[in-house]
Amino acid sequence: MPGKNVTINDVAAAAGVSRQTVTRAMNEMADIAPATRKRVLNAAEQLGYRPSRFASNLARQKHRSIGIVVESLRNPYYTDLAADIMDVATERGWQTTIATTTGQNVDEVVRELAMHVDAIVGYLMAPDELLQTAAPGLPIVRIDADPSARNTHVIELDIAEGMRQLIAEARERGSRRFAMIDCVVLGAAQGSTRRGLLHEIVDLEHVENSELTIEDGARALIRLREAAPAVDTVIAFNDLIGIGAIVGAHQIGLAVPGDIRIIGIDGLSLGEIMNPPLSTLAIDRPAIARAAAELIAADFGGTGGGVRRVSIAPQPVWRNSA
Amino acid sequence: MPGKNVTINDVAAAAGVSRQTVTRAMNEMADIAPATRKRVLNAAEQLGYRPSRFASNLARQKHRSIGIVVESLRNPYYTDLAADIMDVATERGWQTTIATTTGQNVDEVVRELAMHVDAIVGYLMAPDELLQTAAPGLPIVRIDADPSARNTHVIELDIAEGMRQLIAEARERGSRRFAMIDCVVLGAAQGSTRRGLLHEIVDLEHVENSELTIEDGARALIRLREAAPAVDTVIAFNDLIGIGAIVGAHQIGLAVPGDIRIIGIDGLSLGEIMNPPLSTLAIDRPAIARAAAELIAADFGGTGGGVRRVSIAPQPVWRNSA
DNA sequence: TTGAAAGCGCTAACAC
DNA sequence: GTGTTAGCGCTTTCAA
Repeated sequence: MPGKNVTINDVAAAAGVSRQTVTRAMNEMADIAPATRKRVLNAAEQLGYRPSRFASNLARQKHRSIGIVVESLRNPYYTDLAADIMDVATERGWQTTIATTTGQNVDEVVRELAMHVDAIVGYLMAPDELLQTAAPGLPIVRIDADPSARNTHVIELDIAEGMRQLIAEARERGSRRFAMIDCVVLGAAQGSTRRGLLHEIVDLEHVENSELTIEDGARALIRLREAAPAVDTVIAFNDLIGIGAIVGAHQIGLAVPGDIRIIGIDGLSLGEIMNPPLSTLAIDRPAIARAAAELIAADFGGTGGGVRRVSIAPQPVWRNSA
Repeated sequence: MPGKNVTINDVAAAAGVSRQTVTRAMNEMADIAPATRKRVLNAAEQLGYRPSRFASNLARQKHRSIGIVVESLRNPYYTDLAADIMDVATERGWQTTIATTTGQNVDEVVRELAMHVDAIVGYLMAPDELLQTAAPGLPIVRIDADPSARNTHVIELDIAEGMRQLIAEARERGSRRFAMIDCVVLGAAQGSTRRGLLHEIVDLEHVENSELTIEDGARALIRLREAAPAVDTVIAFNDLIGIGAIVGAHQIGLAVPGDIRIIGIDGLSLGEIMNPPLSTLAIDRPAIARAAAELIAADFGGTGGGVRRVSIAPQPVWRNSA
């Protein structure tokens, strides 16, 4: 393993050829004699040569790479989403980089990511201008963000509309008295946006708070049951907490949905492995991924013409927990 | 190269300054008059200028970015692992790119990834030389791969040793008659490596096969129970299938661990949300991540000195399913 | 505080 | 087949 900084020139010199010939050998191009090729490759290996990706990309002038920003890869919603976005990106021949924001400033993550990608998509909870400064000129698609943004595309999730449907259908299925297990993720003093929306749609008899873990979801349901025993249907902030709620219900001997109905939000595939499987307001992640890809593709192609807004409405998925 | 092709020269011209001054403004460097700075920034915004990351990285001559290769982001084992690797990478100031291999040739994925990163770590099931060709000179760390590799680092998972412990402890806890739900992921005709190892350690009375899903794990357990009703302990190929097995056991009215004990392999946090929580042979992912980071750091620093091999032994984790 | 010159390492186009 | 010539777009001296 010889020293660092071996360049194409060193290889060319060692093999007694021109740089161009080295390029041809390394990139498996045509128009090169097998013998020359072999000699070059040998020299390259001898010297421990590694092409600079920056130089080569710079000269090549073509690359498409997008960055996905999520809070954490330990949250199945985000990994599901990342996987869906990767799928569409791969289809289009784009490389993807994933960055997580846990414990970091969103704008710093974006600034760093901007050095490596040609567009960014993800959950970016930061002021619009800040993002613009962190990644000047970079196409940015924000999911579930303030739709009034003027510098970034936004994919709105019309949770309100989905919730209206959810509650209506829940009523048809027999739900009468509702409560919520909320999760205050972003330090909103009063409660989450989802809680606010629910409040407008249905009379919540009780609201319990939970951390974003299965375990705490279970504890929250137990507290909730003590505080409001007459409630027959619990809406969880998301599926993770909903799954926790099912676990919690079982812990205190409640039948689901017999004694208590539980509904999540997100539509994680994870919910399907529960017993009973978790009913949920499912967010259409593949649709998000497709929309993001189209917005970015338009910017890549120069067809963009300013920021756009797309709205995607979640759909109730009735499994067996409600 | 998204959008147009506004370069630093265009901005310099528009602002009536030199390129270097543009650099100073864009990179928030010192030695620039506030007024000049503002003028440059304005021009840049007007033109929609975005610095080329390749040119800047090329000129800057410093960058640290690693690629993580896993089969899929829909498999919680891989996302857990990716998250652990990202954590150590972020600590060291390395950018990370994730690539998945589902439906693609590993060597092509590596070749593409090599254009974007300075080192690669992951599950790379491809011949050693092929990888070397795909990413000449790039530090590569392979997890759970053939330890005889001569061109890549290998982090061995000493599953055999872990399994010996697992079986010994299971016996102490009352297990007597063993079976396995295997998963043939890589087209091995006879069965998986894990199955082979188990065979050497314990007398398997039956082996059932499953796809890599919860649902099929459940079906497999039901088939297994019909074929070998006397078996008291089932080892699953991994936790995902183990979770499925618990679901399947419940479906046919079996108590776990009363009627049948179920043990997974991997140590996914996911196993904890089951009822009963899944006992498992846990793979120490943070240890893998740390080892990988050290191997790569050594190569980055030139302290490498040839490929190395590290061995990490899984540990039984007894929860409640066995 | 600013600018001019000199690369960074590679590849495309065109000669030979 | 192979080499030569020109950049790719940016940053880093170092001089002004």
